[in-house]
Amino acid sequence: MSEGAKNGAFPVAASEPGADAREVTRQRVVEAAADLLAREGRDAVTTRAVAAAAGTQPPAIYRLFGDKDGLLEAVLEHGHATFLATKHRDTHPEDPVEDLRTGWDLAVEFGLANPELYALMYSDPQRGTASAAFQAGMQILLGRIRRLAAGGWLRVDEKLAAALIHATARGAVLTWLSLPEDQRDPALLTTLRESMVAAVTHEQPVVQDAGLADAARTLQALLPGQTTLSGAEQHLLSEWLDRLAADG
Amino acid sequence: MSEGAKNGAFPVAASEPGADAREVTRQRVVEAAADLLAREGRDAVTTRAVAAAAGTQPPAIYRLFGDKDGLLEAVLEHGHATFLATKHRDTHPEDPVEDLRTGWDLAVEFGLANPELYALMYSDPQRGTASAAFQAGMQILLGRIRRLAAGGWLRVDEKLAAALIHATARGAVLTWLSLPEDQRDPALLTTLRESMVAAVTHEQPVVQDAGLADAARTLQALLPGQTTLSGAEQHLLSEWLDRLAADG
DNA sequence: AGCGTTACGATAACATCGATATCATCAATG
DNA sequence: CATTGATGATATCGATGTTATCGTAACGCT
Repeated sequence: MSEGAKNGAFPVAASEPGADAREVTRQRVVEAAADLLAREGRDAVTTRAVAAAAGTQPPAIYRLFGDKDGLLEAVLEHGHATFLATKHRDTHPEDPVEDLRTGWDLAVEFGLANPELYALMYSDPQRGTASAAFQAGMQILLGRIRRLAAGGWLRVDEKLAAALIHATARGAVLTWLSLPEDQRDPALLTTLRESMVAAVTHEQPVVQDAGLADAARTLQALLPGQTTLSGAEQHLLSEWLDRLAADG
Repeated sequence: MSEGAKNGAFPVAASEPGADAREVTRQRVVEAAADLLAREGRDAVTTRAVAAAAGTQPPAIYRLFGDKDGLLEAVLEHGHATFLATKHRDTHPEDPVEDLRTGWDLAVEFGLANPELYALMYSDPQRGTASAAFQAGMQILLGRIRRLAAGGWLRVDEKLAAALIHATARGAVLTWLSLPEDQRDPALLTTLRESMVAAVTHEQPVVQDAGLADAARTLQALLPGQTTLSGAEQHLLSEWLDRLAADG
């Protein structure tokens, strides 16, 4: 889409095969950069390394993308497009609230599957909003919100809803990725998602009333100050309370 | 604190004034870097620019911080410490839920007041978790959560609670900063905060007037329906709960 | 007091990176 | 066929992180 504009800036000499060749190498460079980004991280994506991996030279990157940021944006768009291509989009969901859930899950799943790409999109507060991939995702999101509003489900502004969905997903992905792998609790994602649904829609959250687990947690927190039980007893009790809290 | 360890690695020639001078220039460099970061952005923080602004030379940075990342981490810690110094911390809040709110607001406020610093801490998923400033903030957060648990308010794991609070704050700040100024709706922040509170806490404490004895009694009452512990385990647990309830 | 050690100021240098200049080559057009 | 413009290829420039090197001043030790 921005392709046409770029080529329109200067006359195109080659008619068809030329533009095709250009598009082919462009694709090759983008994929090489994406590969390098996913495999060796952001710092490994240098103009020289990308050029070498794509079998071309550094200046070609500037002829194709104008800038290194241009290359990164192309990589972003490519990653986003290929991810969306693997997912089918339901344009007429019967339950817009459930559609909101799957959309949120999709966005989060994209972040978890492409951490470096996601960091590139959403880490810098300034960048990203202008990127094509960001705008595409935002359009899909706005469509979902519009359907929610049409069904009378929306509890807040459409803009505020978009911001809330975006913020929860962003926080979910970045926090999940920053946790060591053995501390990643899937409940973080589902809880954040349901919080988001409750904040955005009129659907009442399924509130589980206080139970055994909560009581166990409370006692656990109060345990350190206690003097009734011996150290060994307290240790074992602590383990049991953990189990009770976990299975609640 | 890490200062002593560093100097302990090699014999210290200068007794006191030497170490003082070192600390003084260190402080000057950190402040120059922080100033540069806040005023001209992350890219403006180069070793040469920082050295020039601090009235010293690039190699001094490496003698003081070992690395540019070391400098940035020092800047982080400095920013975080000075921010926390302006706020008073209530170690014995009467309402732990309200304390949770103010803590969340504080974290978000820090992010909004120091966007570049915050991006440095929390934008990159990898970094940050090891930083001293991050650990300090996490300790404060865990204290708040512990008090919630002790009051019987906690609806989820302490670890999950920490992750939820962190994720919502992170999403709130980064999303807020990425919005154009005329589209920033304060309701985004309050709604996210209340969502977080609803996800983390009960509307009413599980244990009223939370004392150890009350918590023990509550758990005792809920025990019969449980299937996690074996009969023998439950029997012994029951005895201990009796003792805890009696001695409270 | 004199000596060795250590840290620090200052300059230069090296490797790498983003970005550009330059030139030869090659395909397509009139 | 001559011209034009894009592309492969190499060299280069400015900037940046980092290190080496040197001279000097301060400190502890004999």
